[in-house]
Amino acid sequence: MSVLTLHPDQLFNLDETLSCGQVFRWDRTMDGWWYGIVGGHVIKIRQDKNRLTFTGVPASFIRRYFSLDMNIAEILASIDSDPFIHACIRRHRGLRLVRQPPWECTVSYICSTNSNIPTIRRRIASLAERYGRPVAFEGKRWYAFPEPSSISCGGHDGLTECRLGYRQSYVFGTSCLVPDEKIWEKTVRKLSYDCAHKELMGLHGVGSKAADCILLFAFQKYDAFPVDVWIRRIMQEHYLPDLTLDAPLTPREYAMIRRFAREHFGEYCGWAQEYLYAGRVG
DNA sequence: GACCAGGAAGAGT
DNA sequence: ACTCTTCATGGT
Repeated sequence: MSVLTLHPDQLFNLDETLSCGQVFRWDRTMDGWWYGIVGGHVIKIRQDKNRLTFTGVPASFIRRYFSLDMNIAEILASIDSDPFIHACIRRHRGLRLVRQPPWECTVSYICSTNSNIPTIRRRIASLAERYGRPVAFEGKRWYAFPEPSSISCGGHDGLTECRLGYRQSYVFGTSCLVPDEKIWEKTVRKLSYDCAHKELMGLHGVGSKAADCILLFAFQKYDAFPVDVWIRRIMQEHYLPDLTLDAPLTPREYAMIRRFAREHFGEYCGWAQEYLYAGRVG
């Protein structure tokens, strides 16, 4: 077991961070331990006030994955633009955006469309179990998230048992478009927000919202502001009363909401989005 | 059984 | 560039 002691003003809440809906492969036990698998490493971690106790990866990995190197007091101050977001920040203080592996994140959000979090989690777990490399940890078998070639080499029909529904062909098609996940990641990382967004939209099953999630959670484009049905409702209720909720979200409405969020919350509006989402009811 | 879920693609206009 | 329809699955 390793221990990492947080600085007194180093704001971090492990529970908020892992249960807010940004990640799909972490589980909490009754006695407060979190288990997850990231980049092929099984991680076991818990937080007791300022003390993080963990095993599976070095401290440098933990620091990077949980963005502990970022001064979130400054970020929270910058997005704290009104009473509502202020209340969200206070309620979920210490929530940090993590740095997800981009390929896994991409497939996760392809699998997320028109779905809910428990179902998404089951799909990702199913993909890993079917195609991922097994990893032994505490006498149990875990599965790394598979590379694109591992998914595509089984053929389109190999995916059927993962029960992705109509997303099956999207996952297969996108896996074929990304021969090497490391090269792909490097390419996207060099791009500006706009270019990266267009690039991601070129993948099967990745639209505007999924692209924004991938940019925010995996590429640290903190000005991305994903708009899903929850965020749309929250924005209508608290910021944009003229929005209508009865019709499907159009590309124009999406762009308008995103533009408003950037102006209102600033360059870290993606962090604001996650604090708003964390406070959703339902 | 209707309705909803961290939407997107394709066809038609 | 817009609108409408369809898409497969699981939960409530």
